Amino acid sequence: MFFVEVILPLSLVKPLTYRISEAEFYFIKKGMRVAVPIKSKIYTGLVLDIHQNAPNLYEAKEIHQILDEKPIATEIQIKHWLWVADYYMCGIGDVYRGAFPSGLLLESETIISHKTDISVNQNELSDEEFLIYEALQQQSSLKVQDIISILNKKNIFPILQKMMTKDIIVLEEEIKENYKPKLIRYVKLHSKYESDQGLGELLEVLKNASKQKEIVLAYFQISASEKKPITVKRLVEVSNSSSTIVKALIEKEIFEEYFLQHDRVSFQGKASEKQLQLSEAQEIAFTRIKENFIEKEVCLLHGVTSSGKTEIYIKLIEEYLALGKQILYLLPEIALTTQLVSRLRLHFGDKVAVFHSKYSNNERVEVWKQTLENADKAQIVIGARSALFLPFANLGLLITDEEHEQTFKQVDPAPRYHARDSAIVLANFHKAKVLLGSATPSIETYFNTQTDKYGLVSLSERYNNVRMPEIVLVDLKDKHFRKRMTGHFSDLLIEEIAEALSLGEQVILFQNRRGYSPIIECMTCGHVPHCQQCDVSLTFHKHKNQLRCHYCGYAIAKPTHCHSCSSIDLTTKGFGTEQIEQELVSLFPKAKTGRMDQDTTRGKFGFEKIIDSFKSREIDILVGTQMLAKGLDFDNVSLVGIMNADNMLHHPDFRAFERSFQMMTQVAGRAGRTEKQGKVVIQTYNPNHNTIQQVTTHNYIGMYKEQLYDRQIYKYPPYFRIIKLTLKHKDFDKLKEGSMWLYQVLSQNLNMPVLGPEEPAISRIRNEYLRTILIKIPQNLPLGGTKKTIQKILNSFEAVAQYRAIKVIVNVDFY
DNA sequence: AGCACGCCGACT
DNA sequence: GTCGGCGTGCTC
Repeated sequence: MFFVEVILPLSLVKPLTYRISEAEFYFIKKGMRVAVPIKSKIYTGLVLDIHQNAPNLYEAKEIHQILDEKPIATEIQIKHWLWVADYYMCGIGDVYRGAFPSGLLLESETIISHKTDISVNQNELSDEEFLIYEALQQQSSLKVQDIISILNKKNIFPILQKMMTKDIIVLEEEIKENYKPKLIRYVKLHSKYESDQGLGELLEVLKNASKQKEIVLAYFQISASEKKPITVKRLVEVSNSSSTIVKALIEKEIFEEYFLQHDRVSFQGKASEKQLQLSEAQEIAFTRIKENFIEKEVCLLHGVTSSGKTEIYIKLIEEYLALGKQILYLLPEIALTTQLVSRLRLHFGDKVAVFHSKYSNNERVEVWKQTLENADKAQIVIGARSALFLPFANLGLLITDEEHEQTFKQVDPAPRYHARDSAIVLANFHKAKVLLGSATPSIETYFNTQTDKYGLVSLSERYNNVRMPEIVLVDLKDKHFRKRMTGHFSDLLIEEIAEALSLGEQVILFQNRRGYSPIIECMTCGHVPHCQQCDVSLTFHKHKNQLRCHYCGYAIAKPTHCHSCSSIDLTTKGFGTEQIEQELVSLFPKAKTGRMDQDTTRGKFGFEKIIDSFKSREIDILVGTQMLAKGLDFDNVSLVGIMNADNMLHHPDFRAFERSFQMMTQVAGRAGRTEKQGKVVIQTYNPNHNTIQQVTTHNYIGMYKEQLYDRQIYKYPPYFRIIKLTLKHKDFDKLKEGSMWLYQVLSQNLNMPVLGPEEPAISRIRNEYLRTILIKIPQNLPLGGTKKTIQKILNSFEAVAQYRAIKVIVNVDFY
């Protein structure tokens, strides 16, 4: 008896066991895909293990078929997935689902066909059965979707079941490969015209077909000059003709068509020969990183904004390429890849591959395969966090740029992994090195450098000796008191903008309202419209004249009067980017403004469009949210305005100060890219706040020390590891009871702080109430053991019938 | 994730 | 009285 352990793209904690034949046993290898039946459906699973131990609790089903000739996932990769599942306390299936491009998952489809040799008494059929029967007379087979539309109802399985017992129809599962290689159509001259004599004949044939003759002549013209296979597309372009005429020529057997497989992801253009010249400071940093790598696995490059970290990365990549190693370059945001890719392409040509979720299935499959084969095209992979799960054959270096960004931590769905931390583990498996880069490192990472776990290399001067921007604080309380405000702009900020504009320089205004506009409030009774399903107020979106819920997408038209007291005296409170932009129009009617937030950057190239028009100076003032804080390079920005620094500071989160510092420092870093010193205006009600002072004086170390002190006192990372449990249920009382039960069992069994159960600030989302429990694991206690205990307690929680319905989400190292 | 099973409200 | 809604549980 022979068996395989198979992981499936389902939220299962364990792999499932299937039976295989002896021949299959000797053929199958770990990392191959197999099609397996599961409850009469067929799924694509990945072979995790091969063995001969028969399960004794059930009889293993047989696999349907083997889908690969050779493994499509590597052993190191699977080992890494298992680590992620274990560390972040989720099922291996969750990791598999998140990691595997869906283009490699085969889908099975239920096909309904009728039994031919059976005579059916039509009078015995119900109306619905008759409709299906009739449809099957026309077509030999139907899909589930077809029947749903024929009967115009959703649940069709009971009817199919009846018809199966009556022996009228049979169901089959058909599997189909999702990935389709991209084929490009080429033409060549038919072989019978290849000789000189044939050529004469050809021209004779086309004597009366001038359009076709033009194409043939264009064909000769291209083939003479380019000596390459000729695509139909190119031929149509050059001859200024249409593909219909080409088709006619193919039918006449003058041309022959053929297809070649093309990579979807390919870059034109060659690597420039130009050598990259590092500045003296960069050169020193570069050498020090290499020194650190002799002893340490991980090194942090702490370089202030605009210090030229990318050049150092490029130099390092060059060295690892020369060693024949693959390089993974992680970025926090997909939007940033375009800029970086074009930069890296200049140096490395088409050795650069890109992988992220906005890529189509087919494109992702191609990058996957290239990485696995260690193809030339995938020597350098740039991607967002999910690129971490690719089948690297020979990884030598991982770069995590903007290491402090919280987007590296996946929140939903599972696996809730941190890409920076998982990258370090992956590097370990590959015996590769990790370079973390940031102008504002996370407290955790900097702490690791101070305890000698990671190496540290600092770059404290900006490239080309550009000076750090000058930061000016504006006290909003004072300005309001002295009536020096116009809308949300202080007199100083207005002056500075006016000056920058008069010099032809560009301005960035930062408002951290996550792209959302203000709330609506009734002036008479103070009523604020709330979402019916979630515990949040609705936000006003002017461009659609709607009130929308940020959490569930619920939207209503903007009310004309208060729902509570019918007053028509409604006002907007709070402010977002949209309102700032509108105020700018009246303050600077001549300036062209642009807005960058979730609303304007939707769509595949939305982000690029805005960046490009700002770069080409079509926009004078760019208003945006935190998107602006992520490593964008502009060379004509002399002024950055932070509209309100306070709402960031007052987040109920232990990382609020760290994040505010990072955000403000990063935004400020967009100023003063040229020879001129840039200026940053920060408007705040708390100009004396420590964090704001630290931003003003570019005092990262001061911020680090202060925050570290707080973290120790209040028991937070890096001194304590945090696991957050979120409990969800529609029934408020049941949830309250269940979370109390869980809290008590946890705190009795764990010798460490357990906090909660707490009602979060937003206590209801999509009609489900929420409660959170926080577990703080001190450094001296074993992490793995604690997690096992927690898992056991969660299992017994589920064993209590009345609490089973409460969903528990586990978030390890929650951010 | 699906998909089957099982328990309560809206209609013939 | 049934049809069909969704909540619950399981998949080798």
